[in-house]
Amino acid sequence: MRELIIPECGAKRKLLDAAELLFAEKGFEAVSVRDITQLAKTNVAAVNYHFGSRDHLLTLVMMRYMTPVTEERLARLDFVERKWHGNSPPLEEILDSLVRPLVAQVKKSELTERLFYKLTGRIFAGQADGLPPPIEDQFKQTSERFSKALAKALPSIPAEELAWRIHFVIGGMIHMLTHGEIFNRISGGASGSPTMEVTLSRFIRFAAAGLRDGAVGSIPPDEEGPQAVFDF
Amino acid sequence: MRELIIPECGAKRKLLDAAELLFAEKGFEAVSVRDITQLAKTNVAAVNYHFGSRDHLLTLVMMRYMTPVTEERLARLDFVERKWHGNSPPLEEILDSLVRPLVAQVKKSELTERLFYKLTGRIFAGQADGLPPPIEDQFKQTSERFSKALAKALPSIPAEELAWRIHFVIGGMIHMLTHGEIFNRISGGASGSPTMEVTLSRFIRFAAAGLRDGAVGSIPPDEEGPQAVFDF
DNA sequence: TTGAAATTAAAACGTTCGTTTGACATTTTT
DNA sequence: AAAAATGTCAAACGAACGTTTTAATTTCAA
Repeated sequence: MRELIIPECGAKRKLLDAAELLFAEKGFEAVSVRDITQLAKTNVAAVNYHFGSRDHLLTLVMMRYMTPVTEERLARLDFVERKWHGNSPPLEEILDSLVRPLVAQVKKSELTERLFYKLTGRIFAGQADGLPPPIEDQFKQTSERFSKALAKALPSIPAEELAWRIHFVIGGMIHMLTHGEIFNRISGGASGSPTMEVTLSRFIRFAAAGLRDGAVGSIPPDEEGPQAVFDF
Repeated sequence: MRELIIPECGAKRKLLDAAELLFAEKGFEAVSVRDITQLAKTNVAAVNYHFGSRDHLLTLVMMRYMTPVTEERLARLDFVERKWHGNSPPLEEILDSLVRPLVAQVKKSELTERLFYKLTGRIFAGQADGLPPPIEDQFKQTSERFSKALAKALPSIPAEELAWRIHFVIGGMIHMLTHGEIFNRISGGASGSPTMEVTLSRFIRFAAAGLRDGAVGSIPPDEEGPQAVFDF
């Protein structure tokens, strides 16, 4: 009755680590408990002994990633809103509060940057129903909170129109997470490692422009560069 | 040896129809051959007899949807580019060529609008690898063709930056298709049935603004409306 | 009508899945 | 040290999967 030093330090921890790595790499449904227990070098029965079921283990893996992200998202939004006390923060700061926690959280993880984002993307990509209730709750909480903030920042946009634009933004974010590796492989040649940091600022500018639906921009000179294949 | 009147009019057709309906409803991996043959009211062996394998049937279902879409996409882009003979067409017309074929194709289908888009979204959502080679070829073809057109329309944007923005746009499109039903259920109250038509124009405006990364827009009055839950 | 080809039907194949069992080992408590 | 709780292990369970087999049936040209 003293499991307070470290929450899980034995086989339980090994299983969680192995599971999250495999879930990120292959997807939630493509990983069997035998895959997990083999990587964790435990017995097949270990998953059901320690976690009750495969589903519960999957929920815990998701929670371990989503909970800190959700908390930091809400905290950051609180912060920027207090900073602008009463007035609505700039769109970019709201969006930054939404996506930066993903970057901030990756460093606490023992996973590769690539695997981390892939795992997060997989969580988001799962339709709202079919997700574990606690995860769904976090989505709902974040959704309501940020929707209100965005509506306040863009008061000229009708609610239904704004809802759709937010929908598109979320889609772009998920796609960035799940399929972003392809691009970082192509583009990230010369510069250092924090490729995701610049990708995020790219995304924030894109999303802000799309949400605002600004006027037509300028159309200057030409250039040639790398080619990538999209899943059009 | 006269199977030319209608390509597949017996059990083969019934199986394709049942398969596409179930794939749209539940996802590609959540549907078993027994589910399909049960809905088609045929024997379990019918799938392997007529199509060789479950995978091949899945490929055919995908092809039946993607091929016309791909062809119309390329044809429309050809058309608008010829219309502007030499000069680059407006961004909105390029994007329209990309997404409108989805709307145009839904009417030829016997599926519900909702199911059609869901199925299409599922095809897109599957990462490029892991898709049947013919589908992947179509994606690659469309990708290269539209990437060039967009690069020509936005010559001021560096290639790498543009690649990311296109990436975000595609993500928004996929999300619109796969999760769009939730919104049409909430918002589509008073007006008629062609809800997807207005959603597409919404998406085109959003995508164009995001791609251009225009200047900051205006910030007029307030309003209150429906609430939706995003998978943030 | 007859005989070859195409289709359907019932049953089973071999695998893999998540989960459970029961014996054994380890650790902790009394 | 004895007893009780906790964890590990090999083995097997029943269910579901895609696929194959084998025989019966239908189709249809000769």
